[in-house]
Amino acid sequence: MSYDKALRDHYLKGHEKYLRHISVDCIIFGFHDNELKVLLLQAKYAGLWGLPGGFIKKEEHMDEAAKRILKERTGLDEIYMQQFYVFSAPERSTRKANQQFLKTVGLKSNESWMFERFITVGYTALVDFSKVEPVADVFSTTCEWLNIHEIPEMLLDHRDILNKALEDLQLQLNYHPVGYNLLPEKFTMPEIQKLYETILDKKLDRRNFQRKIISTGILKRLNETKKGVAHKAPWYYKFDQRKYQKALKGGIGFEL
Amino acid sequence: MSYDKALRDHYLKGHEKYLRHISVDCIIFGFHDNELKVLLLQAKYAGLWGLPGGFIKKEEHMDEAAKRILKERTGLDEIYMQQFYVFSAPERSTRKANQQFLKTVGLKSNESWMFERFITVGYTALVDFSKVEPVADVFSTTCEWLNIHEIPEMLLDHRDILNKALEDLQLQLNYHPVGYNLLPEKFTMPEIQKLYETILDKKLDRRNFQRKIISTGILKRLNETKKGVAHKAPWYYKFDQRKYQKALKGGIGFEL
DNA sequence: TTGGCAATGCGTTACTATGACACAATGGTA
DNA sequence: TACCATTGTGTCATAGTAACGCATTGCCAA
Repeated sequence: MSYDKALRDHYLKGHEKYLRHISVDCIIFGFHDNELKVLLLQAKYAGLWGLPGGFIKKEEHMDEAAKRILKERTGLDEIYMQQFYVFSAPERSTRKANQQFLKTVGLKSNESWMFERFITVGYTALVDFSKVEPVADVFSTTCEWLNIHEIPEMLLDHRDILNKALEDLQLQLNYHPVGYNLLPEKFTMPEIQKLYETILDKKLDRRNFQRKIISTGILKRLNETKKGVAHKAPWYYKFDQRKYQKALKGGIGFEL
Repeated sequence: MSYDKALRDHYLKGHEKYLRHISVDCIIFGFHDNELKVLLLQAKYAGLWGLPGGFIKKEEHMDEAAKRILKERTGLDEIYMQQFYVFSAPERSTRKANQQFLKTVGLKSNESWMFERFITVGYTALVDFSKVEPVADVFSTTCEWLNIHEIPEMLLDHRDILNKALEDLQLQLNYHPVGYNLLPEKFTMPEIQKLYETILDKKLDRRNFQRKIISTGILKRLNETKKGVAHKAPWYYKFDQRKYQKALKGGIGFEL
């Protein structure tokens, strides 16, 4: 089946497979070069950037849909995701972004479920940057990591969704441990501190940070220091899986 | 139009007016006789209790739908509501509860959008018990306040939804002021304390509670004490609207 | 009329958490 | 080999919290 045929099929018959009016958008965060990144897609024709999203199959749990979408774009599996907000303004799914498709695929706007109104549920995921192999979807030319502070114009209300996700992530930081998926297996204290500073977008005191993160008990110090660095070599740490998972569920008081 | 005709119409043609597959359920909390109450409906035929819910009109914001539903059941307007979670298990909307309708209204299950799968968004509202005049909807026999600790068997997954709403409310308590809609205009310190104790389901120290709630600045002490009570008369307080609203947006640190 | 009493208002103390900062240890580099 | 940026550990003042004491109030019973 040719590319355009597949796309046309999706526009004309997708509603036989998916629920109408509901979509899922994923905000996939990663950490690299001391910067917080988001995985975005560049839309064909319009050229604007958008969040990786998709639809819910007729007999599929919404959480599963989110995980499926994550896997399709990143190859990753078994990642902790959570919904954070529903975006439901009736004017949010403007037809504008779809105009180019109309011409290309040769459809009228009243022929396809894709031009109906959509309410979307936002999901966040924190993933290991190095393990992701970005794959674009049929609506997009590329799938790339973008620096959270250098996001160009985005589709529809995706910018609002992203902002809300960031707020949510910053709040989460006080209650849930963060880092297991964002950091490599072994990491140093300055590295995890930089992660927290990047997410919260503010400087933290080195010594107070160490005291607090240690006191949560989710870290184990390895008997190994980082090699080949100038100045004093920092210890390597890794997460204590048992306590990390416990803290994920029970929560940790952790105000920064 | 007769009652059954209207109902039949809703089942057969409701999808022309509302979005398919999406519903909204409201968890409406009130406070009375030192007890936390929830407004529930008793379903016809099945007899089970359910949350006040409804659907989203094709060009309506979901928040507006929730407010409309609240108003229809309580008569109240301008109430602060917020979404807290989306319930999306494919098996959640069982057809079982609708079986009785089938017989009564004379429909086959494949004839109506109402028998399709629904994903529902939960909204919470805190309202003034004394100002509510419960009105049942077309699917229900009565609409009543039920004590949060004495809830009988509920429809579908409504029990799970209610539990999640309670958890959410308890968390909210630490960040947002609560009480403006739940308490009468004038109230005493023991009364607002009892409210907090009821929601959190635990005893709080009288003196520490007073110190903290005062320190938030959201209360104004009136120059008036409660009359006709045995023992020492407590002062009346009311909320400082300006600071209350500010705390609603900005949040207050308030761990109990 | 008056003293008891239960509830409220106000205060104290010990402890813990937090923010700000000092100083010693380390190990590559000039 | 001395330097020095960076890390590891510790200190201190302060704020916030939990636990509890005591005086005050005002109805009620004797």
